[in-house]
Amino acid sequence: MNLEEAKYKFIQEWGVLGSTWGINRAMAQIHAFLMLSPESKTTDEVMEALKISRGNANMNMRALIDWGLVYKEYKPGERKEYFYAEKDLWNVMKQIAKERRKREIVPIREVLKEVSIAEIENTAEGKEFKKVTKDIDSIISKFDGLIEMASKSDQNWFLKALTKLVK
Amino acid sequence: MNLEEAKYKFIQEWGVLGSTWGINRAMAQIHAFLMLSPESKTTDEVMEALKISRGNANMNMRALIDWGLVYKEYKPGERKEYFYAEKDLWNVMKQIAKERRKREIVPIREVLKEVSIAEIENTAEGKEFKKVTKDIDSIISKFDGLIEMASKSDQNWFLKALTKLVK
DNA sequence: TTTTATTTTCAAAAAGTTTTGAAAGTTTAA
DNA sequence: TTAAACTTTCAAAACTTTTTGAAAATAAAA
Repeated sequence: MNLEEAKYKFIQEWGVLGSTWGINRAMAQIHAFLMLSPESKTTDEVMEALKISRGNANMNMRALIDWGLVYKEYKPGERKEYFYAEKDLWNVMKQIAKERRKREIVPIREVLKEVSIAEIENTAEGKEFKKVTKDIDSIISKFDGLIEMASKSDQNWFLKALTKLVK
Repeated sequence: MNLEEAKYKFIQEWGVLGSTWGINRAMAQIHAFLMLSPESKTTDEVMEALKISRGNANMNMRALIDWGLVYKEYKPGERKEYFYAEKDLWNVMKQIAKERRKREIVPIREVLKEVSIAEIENTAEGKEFKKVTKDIDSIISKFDGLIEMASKSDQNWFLKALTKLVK
């Protein structure tokens, strides 16, 4: 396998992975392509490399910027915009966790909070409802706290601790 | 808000959450409905409660059984099958993590392994490729280890260890 | 055996998501 | 100004996923 083939393989798989992570295929592939590139790239280069339309490239690049996974750069004397990726996977994961927390954890916690103050009858059904939702809230709040803390902690320290724990 | 409204709200939101977790809406709603119920339920009850077709209910219930999130039960003297959910959220999360590990982490790690033995030229491009993929592999393997460990460990132990780690 | 109850399958329809491409908008340079 | 270079938008097309519902398969009862 040479560099081109390896790049292709990685970009494809990152696309598949992304689509199970709330990041659509093109978006993930653009991110992979930019991560692998030592230089920032233009929209045209992205279109050419991934064989996607201008609209697609533009929309997904802006979504990536929104997610904090890609940055824009202007080169002096040039009119085109250049794009480069966040390459530190720790930061990538932190960004994704932050986004997903906002989109997933916050809403379910809101619903859990709302239903926790509902007037629930004291039947078997009502009791089960209270028990299950309370349990879920307790575990979700732990993970929520964990994510918040992890996103504040220093990468090396965290990864070292993780390594120790996992070994 | 009364029990019916609270149940409805929770089921809807669990459906939304599920669909960002590789579990489709109907599947997640069936799971929520069964979690909230103190008694096991038949296919007809699920169809009726969620207003979905028999085929949909059947397919998704079997998918839930595959994922280890729902179990079948036969009642003596009855011909119908009854279904009930795994209610311990820790077990639910472990099961989901296991499934997702198989579907997501294993394939990307395989690709990373393949490209790591590729013959990569010693250009700026080649060096960047090696660096980025190596970094990604290192962090993914740590999380992979974490998931493997979590799925073997007891809830309290794991959450305590993790909490300590992050604090 | 035949009938009835129940579950499973799967092709087609519906719904949802992503992509395209061309037109509109914006910015810079001449 | 006007023209050229570039970016953004968005309706329609392509593609993907989910859902339906009726027919086929299976299992139990009569």
